[in-house]
Amino acid sequence: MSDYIPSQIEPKWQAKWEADGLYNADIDASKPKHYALTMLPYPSGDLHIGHWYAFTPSDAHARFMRMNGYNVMLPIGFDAFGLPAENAAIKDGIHPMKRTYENIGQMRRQLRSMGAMWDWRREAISSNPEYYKWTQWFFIQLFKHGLAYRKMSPVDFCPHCNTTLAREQVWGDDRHCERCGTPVIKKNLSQWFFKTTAYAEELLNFEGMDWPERIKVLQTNWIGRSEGAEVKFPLADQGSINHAAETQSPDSQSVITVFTTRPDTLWGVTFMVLSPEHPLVDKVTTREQQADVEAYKVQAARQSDIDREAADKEKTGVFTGGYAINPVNDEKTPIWIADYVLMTYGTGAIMAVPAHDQRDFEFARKYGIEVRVVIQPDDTAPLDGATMPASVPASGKMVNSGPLTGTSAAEAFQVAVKFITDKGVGRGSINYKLRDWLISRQRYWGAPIPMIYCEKDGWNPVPDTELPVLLPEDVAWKPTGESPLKLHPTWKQAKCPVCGEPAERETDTMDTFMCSSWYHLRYLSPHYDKAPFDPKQYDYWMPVDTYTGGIEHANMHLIYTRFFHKALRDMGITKGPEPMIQLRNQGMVLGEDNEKMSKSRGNVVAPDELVERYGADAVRAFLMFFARWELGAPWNPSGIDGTVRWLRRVWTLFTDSTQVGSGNCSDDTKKMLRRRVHQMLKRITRDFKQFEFNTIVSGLMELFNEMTRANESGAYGTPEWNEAVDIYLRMLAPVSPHIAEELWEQTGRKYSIHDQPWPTVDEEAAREEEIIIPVQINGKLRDRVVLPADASQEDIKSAALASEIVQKYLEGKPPRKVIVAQMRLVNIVI
RNA sequence: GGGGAAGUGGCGGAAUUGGCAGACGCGCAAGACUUAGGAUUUUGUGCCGCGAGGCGUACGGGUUCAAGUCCCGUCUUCCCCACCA
Repeated sequence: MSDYIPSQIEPKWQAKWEADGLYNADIDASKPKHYALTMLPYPSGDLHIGHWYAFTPSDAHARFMRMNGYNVMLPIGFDAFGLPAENAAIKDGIHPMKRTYENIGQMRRQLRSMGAMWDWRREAISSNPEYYKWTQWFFIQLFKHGLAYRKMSPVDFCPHCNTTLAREQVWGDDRHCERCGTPVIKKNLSQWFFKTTAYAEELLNFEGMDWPERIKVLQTNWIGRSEGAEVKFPLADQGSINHAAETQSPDSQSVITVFTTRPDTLWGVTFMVLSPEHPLVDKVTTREQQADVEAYKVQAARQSDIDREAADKEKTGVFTGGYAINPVNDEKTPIWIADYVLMTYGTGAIMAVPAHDQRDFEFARKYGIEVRVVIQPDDTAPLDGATMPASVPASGKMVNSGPLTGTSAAEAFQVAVKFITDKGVGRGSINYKLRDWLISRQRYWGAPIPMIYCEKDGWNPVPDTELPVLLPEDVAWKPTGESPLKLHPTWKQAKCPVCGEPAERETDTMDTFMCSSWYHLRYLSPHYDKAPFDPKQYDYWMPVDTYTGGIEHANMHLIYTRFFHKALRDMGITKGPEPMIQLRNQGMVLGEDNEKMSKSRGNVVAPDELVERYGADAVRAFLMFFARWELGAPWNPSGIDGTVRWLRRVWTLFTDSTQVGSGNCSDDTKKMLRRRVHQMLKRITRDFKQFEFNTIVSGLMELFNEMTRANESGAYGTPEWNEAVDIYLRMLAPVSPHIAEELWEQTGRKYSIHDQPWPTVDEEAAREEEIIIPVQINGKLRDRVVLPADASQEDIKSAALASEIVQKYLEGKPPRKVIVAQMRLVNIVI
């Protein structure tokens, strides 16, 4: 017998598996396929314990599927473009490419040390030209199909990173940059967008998707569908009230279009509010108000700074001096601007109904604007706009509302929509919170946007034959607010694909979420050069059967990749409604201090040290054991000792026959051993299917304890013992693959355990012969009775009543009621 | 403000459908083996109580023979989003 020394067995088996191509995933029509995908890491340099927490159970589950007869593909790659590499370049002068590929080398080594069943031949790196060639190609496809467009738009801008951010990338109460934490400001730039909103409705449909309910709810709320109406408010000339003519034929320069979810309250409008960035602000602002409006616009653009210093969240705004005409009653309505109205939601303009909307109410009270009641609740005294202390939500009858007066609140919405439609001043409309996806980044380390601008022919895609548009390596890292590519002396010079005259390349690069929207397709054939993927591989492997990753991607990556798939499907490139059938999310491993792990907090746990000290098998098992996977937990460094002890004991029990008084063993012991083995097999099989990894490991520990007891009763060496070892090692194999392989060999079994089928439950062996029925009196446990497993409910009842303890409690009187709950429990009411 | 998740021993966590609360592990205590123990091993370990027994799943109610689990209300923590019209 030898000691269990992980550092000796783990590299040995990793090398052998690699040499044998044990985990190579190739098309095999004779087997059902299983595409297991884990969100690919960003090559930050060092593998984090969080990576292991994500990867290890995903690997174990993939291994479980493999043992269940599936042809499993588990690929790995790197989401290699991104800002950190560029920031490091600005800071340290190290080229992002050099840094990124060095980091990938380091992380590859770390990843290999965990013994996962990745097929490294399928590795894909998004910053490789052979990869981003196709990212660019997809951009062009989206452009050609009308899903990519350019617009000037107020965007969030990070003054530190000198780059725009998607709305989804702005974090926190202080609206700071996701990457660097700097509060963002707004800036107007002309940029590329994808029309994600074109798929908003379809993205709300999760039919046939085995995704956590939580994620579906998060995405549904993020997409944020709401039904309402668009209503046109023509501008009023200064000092003029009657604009009936304009109401009939408004043009976009003289009309404010609002989106409202409450068209029924149109008669209660007493003011309007534009977003400070709204294009009509300058037009409606009077000379007298100009200074105030300009000052407010500046303040709104720096909203984050102000928010930070503001003690309360009181609404602020400024009157523009301008008026619009309420089209339902031709009333002159003052136009304000306020930063609580967002240019990026709805139309960037609202009608305000202070009597029935709390935000509008607070604003009106603060600035002394009229509050006009148009809904009178059935059960209160008549409301008075001048004195009411708060807005009143709708329920009751319309009052003071022209032709709608008297309509019940329930019908008012439909009646109002019909009224404005008939009058030609608006229409019913559906609005989404979801915005189109801002793709442009004024950065170097990303895939160049493959577009060329010509004075004569406008924007045109780079011809497919000239892809990829390579990133130049000789650039300067000046954070000037411009893309480094723009400052390159020659790179941007191009020929117009239409007329051949000198033209200019797009110098922005793409959001890296673009790269990660289709990496699951590149894994299919990472070196294929005729298309983004080999159709033969696609037809066999897609869709992804199991996708694992963090919940933090619910509203970004997981929406983008669904959008991407659907857009490509409509172009005939992909097939089926969704890219990923089953999704499972893991929680987060926090630091010991219960805070998110980060270098700045100094609470990062380095997996390399753990592997060195305890071995990958123990670290893997512990990561599965120490928390419920989908919840995560703070790192608990002492708990790992228990896992190490367990593996060491398994090693000793399975390899050391000297400690055993083998030979004599009762039939009862053997029977009991088989029963426990098959019961546990049943439990662990169920837990694997349900991604409940912590109980898989605790189950293995429990069964080990049973086996230890059986060993003490002399079970070693019996056929039942050998079966137990056989099944035990197979169940251990997905969790701790190295020690399982080693013990498999040492117990004289044939390489490789990872080619073995998952064991089958022997239901007969698992069946209990006796059942122990708890007996409660008035709901309190008082006794237990033991009966044969095939006892009837009547048998259970009489056995319970016969119990001495029960008799004592009954004091000779009959029980009031006896409940026999299936074969589970008896409750006697006295 | 909106949405989501959660609250069980000293700690991480178990508990199939409403049916024995605390599996498994850590830690701790006592013993064994040791020159030694941050090794190994045995036993014990929810709380109160000498005991019979009582009390216990954030808090307060409710439904039920029976509630960690279901219902109503409250509090706390974490996450996501946010003047969303």
